[in-house]
Amino acid sequence: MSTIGAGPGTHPGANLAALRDHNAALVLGLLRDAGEAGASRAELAAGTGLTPQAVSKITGRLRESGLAAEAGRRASTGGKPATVLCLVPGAAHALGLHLDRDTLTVTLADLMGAAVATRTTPLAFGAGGDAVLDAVAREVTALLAEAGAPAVLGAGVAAPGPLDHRGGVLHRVTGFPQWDGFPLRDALSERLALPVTLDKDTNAAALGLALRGPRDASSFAYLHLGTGLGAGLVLGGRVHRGARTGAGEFGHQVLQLDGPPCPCGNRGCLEVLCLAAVAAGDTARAARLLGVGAANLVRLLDIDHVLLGGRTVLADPDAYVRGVRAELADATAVRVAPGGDRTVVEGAAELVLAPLFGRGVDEMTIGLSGGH
Amino acid sequence: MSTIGAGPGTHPGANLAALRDHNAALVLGLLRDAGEAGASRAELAAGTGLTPQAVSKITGRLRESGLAAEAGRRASTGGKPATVLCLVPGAAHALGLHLDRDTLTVTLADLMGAAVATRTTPLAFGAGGDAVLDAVAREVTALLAEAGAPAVLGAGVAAPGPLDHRGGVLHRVTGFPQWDGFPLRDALSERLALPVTLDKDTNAAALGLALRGPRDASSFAYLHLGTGLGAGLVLGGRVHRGARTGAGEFGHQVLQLDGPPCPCGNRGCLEVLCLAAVAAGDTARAARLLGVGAANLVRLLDIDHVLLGGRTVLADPDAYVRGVRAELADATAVRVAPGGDRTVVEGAAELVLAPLFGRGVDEMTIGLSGGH
DNA sequence: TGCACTTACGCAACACTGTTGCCAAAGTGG
DNA sequence: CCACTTTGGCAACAGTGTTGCGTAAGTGCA
Repeated sequence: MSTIGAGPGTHPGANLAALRDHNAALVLGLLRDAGEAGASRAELAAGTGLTPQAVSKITGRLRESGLAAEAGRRASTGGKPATVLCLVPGAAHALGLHLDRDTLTVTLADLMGAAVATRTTPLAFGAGGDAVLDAVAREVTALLAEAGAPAVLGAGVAAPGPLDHRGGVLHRVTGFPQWDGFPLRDALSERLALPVTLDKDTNAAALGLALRGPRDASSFAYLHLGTGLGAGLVLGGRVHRGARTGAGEFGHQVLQLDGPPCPCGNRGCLEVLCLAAVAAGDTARAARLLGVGAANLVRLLDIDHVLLGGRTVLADPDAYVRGVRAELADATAVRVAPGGDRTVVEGAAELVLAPLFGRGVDEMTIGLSGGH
Repeated sequence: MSTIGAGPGTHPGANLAALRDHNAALVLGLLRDAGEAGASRAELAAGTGLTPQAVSKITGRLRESGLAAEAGRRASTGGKPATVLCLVPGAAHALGLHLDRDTLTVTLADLMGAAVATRTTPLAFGAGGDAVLDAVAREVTALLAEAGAPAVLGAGVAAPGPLDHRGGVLHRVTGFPQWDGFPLRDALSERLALPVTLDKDTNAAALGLALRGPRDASSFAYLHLGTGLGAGLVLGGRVHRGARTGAGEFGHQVLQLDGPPCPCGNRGCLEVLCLAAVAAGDTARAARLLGVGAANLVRLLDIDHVLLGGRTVLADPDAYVRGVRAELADATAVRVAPGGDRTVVEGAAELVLAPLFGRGVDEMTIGLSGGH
């Protein structure tokens, strides 16, 4: 995110259209967070700080566009009962793609982020661009056919890093050097005839997890232990990607000066130490190492909670949660990330959905001093 | 910043007043960045993305309030010469206070952030609240008298952490447990009869350094090596404080599993290792250790550049810059933070000034999709 | 049953934002 | 002297959220 002021090409000035869209996204976000329970106009007004009248106008526009609808009424609290407004989940859909080293997962999510349909198939990531694009197109076509060909806003793609999420280009994926420089976003966009957003798998997962929680300024880290070790960071409610989408290189922090060499060129990286412990079957040690690294990160960033994911963790979740928790202060919650092996692909769909709710977008900021 | 949505008590909804203030702050920020060279209305329009007419209205309000003024004209480029607009630096002032363990520094900064007057005096931080408040009030009075009693917007206070910048309360400052829980912000605010903002010394320094640079989304870390070792983080153009102002605990990352014990309770913290090297006079090792820790941080957060400061660094800046640079990839710039021993106190004044320019505030965000 | 009260919400008029269309001012260049 | 370019202001405009007030639809109590 973010270009507070002007990153190249952005315009930080705000006009009435930007203001309207911002407030609309805000209301949509509150409706999404409210889920099936919905929210009344009065509640939305309290949540946004806008006047009830403004909310009425905004929800009117949303209802007209089909994104929201009235859904019954609340019990009265002594006056006219509140009219419940709900997001219409089926009003729009988004595709999420998870390109892993050996698997392709494709999901179709509705506006609430709920998976409507999902397909998984083996993937030879090393087979090169055309083969992978073919496989993706085939799976997407099949998935949309299954789901009855709904309208789709776009596709979010989660891929192994490093990559450039702004340019939509892959870099030197470990083990697959042939992908270096491949313009995956544009190639997929042309192939699918849809807008495509590309991001690192860990960032996509973090975004998805951020959207499951309340729309607040919370900070957390998603730690992914699989074939490698990476992190997705959500700081102050936003995914932190860094200038070159390089943030989250969690595995290559040096934990042991002059320790064993790592392919990255350094010595004593968390990743080599941790993967060695995993390979040796010493889960307790791997968990402890993960915990020490997590503690470094938590202290540096003042993070609220830590979510664990990835194949290795999912193989023995309790051991990892216990081990990590032991290294952290009590104030920091440690949990397994909800969603299991779907965490990443569901986050990928959120790459498309989140901007509708004003989340995870490159944004500018507006002060509040002049309010009310 | 940030509360994308609503941190407790904030209102993310944007009304016309918020929009006006945002754009005014934006223009003011561009004028500040332009410095004495100033900027024409057309340049401001290009920088904000607003129409020239909107800029004319906004600058009209700013001129009316005395914050900006016309200052001559540019050479013509083939048409009517542009009228140069400048910030009026003397239109408002802010106090910056740096409470260190043994020194009190007070500065008066103008709107450009330039120090108009500065006083430094020894301070017995352990003498307790009343004594420190007395000393601060005395120095501030003397400073304002020196400067001719200008109008002051408020005071920004930089203090050793940990502390709570939202509540304005100190926590257990290392070596001075008696300060734990002291409501420094409110006490000072009453004593000085001014609005007061409190923040950690490293955060204040980072904010000041962020404002020296362009208003972009750059990320950097300010590493402060003095009696302790801490960091101020600027991520995507904004100071990252964390939920409890606890971010920046850079010194207590574990660099050496099962290394020497640290007062914090862990073993092998960067701080004990580094301070031991400093105490032993081994600057090269201290610098290398600092570099390893910095590299961990840079990789984790994808940071553009690293600025070094603090007494120990300033005693032998070249050695530290060299040592840190050796541990980092070439893409990361390493420099000594400008400002020398004034870095922190000048940043403290920015705690008051930055919000005028829409920087460093707890903000909400507004999307840009509807623009132009 | 009737009435006061509370709560939810919309209509209409309003204040104020940035935008558009147009024009004047003030230079350059032939 | 005239055509052209660039800057920037005035006036009318579209559209935002706000305010004032009226209406709908419940509860609670005599």
